Amino acid sequence: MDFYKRARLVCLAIPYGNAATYGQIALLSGKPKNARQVGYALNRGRLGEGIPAHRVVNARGILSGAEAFETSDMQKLLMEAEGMKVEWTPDGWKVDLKRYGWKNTMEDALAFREAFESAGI
DNA sequence: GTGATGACATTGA
DNA sequence: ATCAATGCCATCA
Repeated sequence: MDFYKRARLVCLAIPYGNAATYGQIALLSGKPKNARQVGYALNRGRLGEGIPAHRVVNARGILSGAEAFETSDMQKLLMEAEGMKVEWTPDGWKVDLKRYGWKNTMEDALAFREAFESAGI
């Protein structure tokens, strides 16, 4: 399914020091309703190698905590290494999306659409 | 084919 | 603010 090819490109485009949500990735990939599939794909390493999966969090900024990393605190450490403040909440580790959230412009979305088309996906 | 599952999101009380 | 209910859809058994 080319959705995953698209999702891969989107993930690779998440800026250093920023965090993106599953829904955001799904949206930019052209499938607004596939947020769950994004999570599934990342969990199974379906997007291939070299994906900055630690920059992907849910809509509330919670680090989902699934053990797709070496250790449970790996994601937190990676994010802190990129300058993001990660704080503990009753639900788990969390980042402030107000500050670190990946802000997409409409131009970004259009640029992706073009990139997909020229890549034949 | 059916039905369950899930790194999710949105809405309404 | 929190919580439950609902929608969602690609996988997988």
